[in-house]
Amino acid sequence: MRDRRAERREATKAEILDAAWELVRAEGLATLSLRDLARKVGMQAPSLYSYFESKHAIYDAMFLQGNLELLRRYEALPEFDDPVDEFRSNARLFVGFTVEDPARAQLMFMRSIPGFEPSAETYGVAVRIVERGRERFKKLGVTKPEHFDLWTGIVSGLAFQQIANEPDTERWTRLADEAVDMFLGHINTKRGRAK
Amino acid sequence: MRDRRAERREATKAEILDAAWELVRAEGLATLSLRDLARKVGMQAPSLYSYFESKHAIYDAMFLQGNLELLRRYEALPEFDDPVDEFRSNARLFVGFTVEDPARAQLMFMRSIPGFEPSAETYGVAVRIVERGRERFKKLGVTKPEHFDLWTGIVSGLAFQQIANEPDTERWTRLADEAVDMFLGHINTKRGRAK
DNA sequence: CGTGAATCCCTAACAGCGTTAGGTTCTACG
DNA sequence: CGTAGAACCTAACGCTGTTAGGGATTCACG
Repeated sequence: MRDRRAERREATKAEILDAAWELVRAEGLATLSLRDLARKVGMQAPSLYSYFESKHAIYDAMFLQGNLELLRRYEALPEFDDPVDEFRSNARLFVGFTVEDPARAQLMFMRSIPGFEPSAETYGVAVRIVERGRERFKKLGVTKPEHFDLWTGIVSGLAFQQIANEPDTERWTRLADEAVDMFLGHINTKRGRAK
Repeated sequence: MRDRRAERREATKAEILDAAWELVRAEGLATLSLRDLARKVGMQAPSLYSYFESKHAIYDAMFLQGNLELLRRYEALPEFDDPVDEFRSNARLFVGFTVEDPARAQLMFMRSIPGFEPSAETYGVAVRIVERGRERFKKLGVTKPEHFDLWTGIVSGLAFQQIANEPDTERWTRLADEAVDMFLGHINTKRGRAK
């Protein structure tokens, strides 16, 4: 039989998280206050503690949601005949994910909440995302680990640069595509020389 | 005649900022509290307000110091015969600057203090640093503005990646050098094709 | 030298924060 | 219908940045 209580509880948790995302998107990540959040869902601040054990736990749940969403998108990427297309779509996916919600990116990729450390579960998903990328890279023939670091550095660098200034989609896609060309050009040259 | 009062005042301001840097390096950027800071210089918290009009003003002064230091280092770079060396030393300078004091980098390059906006003066120095880079780029034959953005994206991306993990100097210098090779290879290829 | 002004630093306090303690109201099941 | 427990409340604690206002020290000047 359905546990209606548990269902309602989960629904309320989801409602709190939705409200938190809204506030965070509107007012900024670190500006989020439990009293504001509680008011938005029609509660008093301490009542939130029956759903989350702390403010950090809320951030953690949001972090987890963000990671799951990002992983989902990576896994939803179509298969490409040309590896160049795969690199391109990967880069665009990440920069797009960052630009479309800078507060989320700040939570997930910059360590901008003072004492916050993600839980093991949340961290696990983040690791899975990176591992997935590493594996795809291997299958595409990029085997040196430094090249993966170079890649993540470039892509995240472009992403953060975009949210630092006012991001312009047409502009950053062009930049991202050029970065991909640059990167692939580089590793192909090295392969060429190695032969 | 010397204005002893003004001198003492400036000395105290400097002392406060030094203490702030120490606390920030030890405990983190956002963890800095005025009461802790005041205690470290032997005052009560409200007394700080006769030297800085707010906590943000302290961050701003630190931001300014950081920018002046970075500009100073850029200007202290020796002239190189080979442009490759100039790119290399530029990249190493920035990543090194970031890695040696992550809290400072967080203050200067990531927007991690909630309501903080740099003053016009502070912002001006930051702009001068970027402009200086742009000019050097032009003189070295890199004229397309997108290529400058690509460059700053790559370099800052690598820098932030390093402070996110535990930075290893030997490792990041290698990565930075390879990134420079990649970047120069890319723009040279494009120039070659264009001819 | 004495005096007025300016500077320096203090205590007390306010509103907001995350959080804890403890109590009340509602709800769903035996 | 009675009762266990979930859901939510109010009050309060210690922290934060910040303001108000007062006492002590220091300096320049008549």
